[in-house]
Amino acid sequence: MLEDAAAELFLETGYAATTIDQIAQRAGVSRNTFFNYFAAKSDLLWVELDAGIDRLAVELQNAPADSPALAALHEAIVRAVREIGVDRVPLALTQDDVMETREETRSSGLARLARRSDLIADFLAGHLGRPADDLLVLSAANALSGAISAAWTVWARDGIGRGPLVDYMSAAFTVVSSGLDHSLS
Amino acid sequence: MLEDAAAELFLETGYAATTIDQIAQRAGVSRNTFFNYFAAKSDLLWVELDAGIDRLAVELQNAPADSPALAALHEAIVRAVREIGVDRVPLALTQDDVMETREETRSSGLARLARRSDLIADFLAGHLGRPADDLLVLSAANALSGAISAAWTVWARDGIGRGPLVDYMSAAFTVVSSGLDHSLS
DNA sequence: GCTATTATTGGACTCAGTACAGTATTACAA
DNA sequence: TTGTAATACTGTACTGAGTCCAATAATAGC
Repeated sequence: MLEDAAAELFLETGYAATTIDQIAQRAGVSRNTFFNYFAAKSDLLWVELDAGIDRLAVELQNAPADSPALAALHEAIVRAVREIGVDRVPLALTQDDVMETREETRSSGLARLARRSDLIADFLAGHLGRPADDLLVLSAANALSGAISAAWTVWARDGIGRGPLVDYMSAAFTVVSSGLDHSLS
Repeated sequence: MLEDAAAELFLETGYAATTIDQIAQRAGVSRNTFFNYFAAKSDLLWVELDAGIDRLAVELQNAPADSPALAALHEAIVRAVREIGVDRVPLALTQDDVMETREETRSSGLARLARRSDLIADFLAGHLGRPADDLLVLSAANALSGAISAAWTVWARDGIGRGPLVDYMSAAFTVVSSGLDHSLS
């Protein structure tokens, strides 16, 4: 399995020092097969996060159209991460001290934030009857997406004793969304 | 000048299709000289944004320690972008249709967001007497940083008729910060 | 003029990511 | 079983970003 091989190597020798050749070799496949499954080396760091965003996209599609936008969004987020257990921590967040390369891993993680912001912006725009590139909509979407990032980060850093991700997520979401209510209506 | 050469080439043939060799050649320097001034090709897209963040760092250092955290932060942001004119639009934001490559340029832009979030988180943590990796502090910092990003984005997209950046910035900041007041005190 | 520092350059290298053609494997039909 | 189509995998070759290091040019200070 490519992900397992990569995780081992990243922890052994660090992210930057691990080549795709090494990952493929340890997984017993060719280098090209690696690229059949992952478009970039950094994708390996964010498998769990990407899955969470995929899940969010689905939940947003199924969200009721009549309930208030922020409440529906909160609900969708909770559904999306509810079942993410303690073992599903993104590698890059727990092990970044071991595998060094702060900058590279971080910016690849931020790329995910863009996708999530887009999802939220579209959702809010649809529910509020505003254009998706409206300053208010975009500010709110980016802010909420940032709060979600914070939840992931703190959750991961809290180590073994941490509670379920969904609790962090709800807390972070509420902090930011409570004030948004007035501006968005 | 490297930046000018790059801007020309990006607009002529697109970002991805432009090589560092071409940029250096047009600027009349060697390829290695390029790397003396810019650590990465993508840095060329964000010169203005990076300058704004540098400016913000300075303003946060000089901010009064006694005034309320969010008010002081707002003030620092306003000071940091007050003099940014209509000609200082980041290339990546105005010309992304011309130079294609949405993903690559976007993720390099997001990398800046991380630096700005760190600045804001440190500032808030200091002013609130909380740890910098606190969920509340991090959520607020990420949210505010996201709002600032939204302001840059909409400002850039608004084209020729746009007003000063600082207006966008204040509006975006207020949307997000107004609700944060209660949570952070 | 001499010297120390800094700017620039050349050359060689690693490795991520892409392109494409060729081969194995599987699934499914007759 | 055989044939066939789709899919998974592999080999090879290439581009270009970014790094390293040693050498040379330019410049500032004396």
